[in-house]
Parts: sequence; C-alpha cells; structure tokens
Amino acid sequence: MEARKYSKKRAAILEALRSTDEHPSAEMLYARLKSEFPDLSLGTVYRNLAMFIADGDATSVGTVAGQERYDADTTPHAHFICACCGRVLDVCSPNLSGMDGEVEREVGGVVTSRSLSFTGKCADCLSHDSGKGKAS
Amino acid sequence: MEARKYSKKRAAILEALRSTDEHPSAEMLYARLKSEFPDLSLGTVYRNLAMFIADGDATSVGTVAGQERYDADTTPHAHFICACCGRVLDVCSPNLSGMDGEVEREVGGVVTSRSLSFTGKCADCLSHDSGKGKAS
DNA sequence: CTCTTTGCAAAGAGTTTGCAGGGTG
DNA sequence: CACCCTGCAAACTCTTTGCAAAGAG
Repeated sequence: MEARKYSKKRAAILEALRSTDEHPSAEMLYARLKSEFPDLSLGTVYRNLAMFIADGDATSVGTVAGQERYDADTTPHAHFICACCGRVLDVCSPNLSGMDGEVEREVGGVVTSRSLSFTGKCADCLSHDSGKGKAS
Repeated sequence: MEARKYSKKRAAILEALRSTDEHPSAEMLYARLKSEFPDLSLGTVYRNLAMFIADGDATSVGTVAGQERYDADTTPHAHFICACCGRVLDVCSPNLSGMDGEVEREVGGVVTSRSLSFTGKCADCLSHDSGKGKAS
C-alpha cells in the first residue's frame, strides 16, 4: 500500500509510547519528546500515531477527557480510567476474543477488536478527597 | 445540588434518546428534533445530554468517528461498533460488575462503571464490500 | 418574583491537512 | 533522484460557554 521509510522521529515516538504505561495522548508524547527533538511538530505525532495503529503497532484506548489515548501494548488486557484525573491504568482481564463468535452471530458482522474498560476513581484521587471532607 | 425544572425540550430530547436504538450523537438527536422544535439549539442538546448523564438517565457509549454517542439504556450490556459506517449495535454480554472487586483490588480505587465493546464490520458493510470484490 | 432553561453566536480544544523543504533508500 | 516524512500554520469539527430573554414553580 504505502511504502514506509525509516524516520528517526517515528522511531522515537514509538519508543516513547512503548516505554511508558500511562497510555499517553498525542500531546503527552509531544511534550515528552520536545526536549529531545526541539523541532518536533504535533502534527507529526498525530500522523505517526495513525500509522502505528494502521500497522498494528499500537491501539487506541479511547477518548479520555477529550483526548485520545494510545497504547503500544496490543496484547489483550483491560483498562481502568480515573474519571477524576484522567489516569489510565492497565488491569488484567479474561481473554475476550472467545466472545467474538457469539457477537458475530448476534450482529451478522465480523469482530476485529474488543475493548473492556472500568471507570471510577483511582487511589490517588480517593486519598485527596478525604482531605476535602465536605461530605454531609 | 442543582434544582431541576421541567422543560419541554429536555423531555423531548430524553424521549428521542429513549425511543431509538442507534445510540445517537448530539447532532443526530438535534437533526431528529429540529422539525418538531424549529427553534431548538444544538447547545441545548449538549447541555441536556450532560444533565442526563449526571442524573444517571443516560450513559455515553464513547466517541465513534469523532462524535460522542449516547445511550438511554443504562442496564449492563455491550456494544458492537462498526468501524466502517459508525453504526453502534447492542449485544448482550455477561454482567461485568462482578469484576469490579478484582479491579478495585488491583488499582486501589473504586469502580463506578464498566464498558465492553467490540469493533469490526457490520453485516451491511460486509455485503457492500462483496460488490467491490478486490480480494484475492 | 426567583431561579432554571434556552437561542444565538463566539470561543475553545483536539485533530487533520496542504504545501514546500529535508531525509531516506 | 524518486518518494516518504516533517514543520508550520491554517482549516475543520465537535463541544462548551456567556448573555439576555423566555419559561417554570
């Protein structure tokens, strides 16, 4: 389809995505790489993230607080999303691909990916809450 | 917290959301109600959807093709999202709330909601593909 | 009469895109 | 030297917000 040439920036973006577990957004990656590549452009980050997803080197965790979050870990696992601070954590989950067949039968289509996520309040936000004690 | 007064438009928006199974976006609801309420404003739709979610009368299915999709069915169920046409279908799924405890133990936080979705290609898009037959 | 809701339009925020120049094979 | 990749900035799209007028209790 599209020939893909090597690019130092692309390699760095993918490496940055792989070496973190915070499921960064495009801006988070941009901020992290800006010091190493002062001339990096946000558009380049977006363009490369799209390539990673097209190539199966990354997936989207979904939109959290208006920003799309990415994950280089493409093995089946679920996520915990803190509605308070926007943090995204990995949590283990049973393999869902076993349900594909049933879903496909139900909708008459084909399933290519699944996503399981839990939303709530993370440990940090819970402890900060106790200080604000305005309950009741 | 916030006193809530009756509003004809709000009632209509909620009714429109409840009487469809296509998990509409704000614009879809707006388009559907525009004929009945020519002076309806998109901002009002957004404002009311936010209220429904705050009140637990609706939930967000997530962002599909850049648009947030809503669901008035708050009972536990999964979704199938067609990556091709953006359609969102209901599919049944085992009750996931039983996993809350394990997740909370894992992250040290509290879980308030779960979301399971399958992405792929729906029956309609599959059949349209066969016409373009470029496989092989 | 008081407080909530709405229309309108402008403002915001995140993401995409066109183009000219630089990098890779 | 042909084609991919990038920076820059403008363009887009979806969503939020401020304000004065209208509606509900």
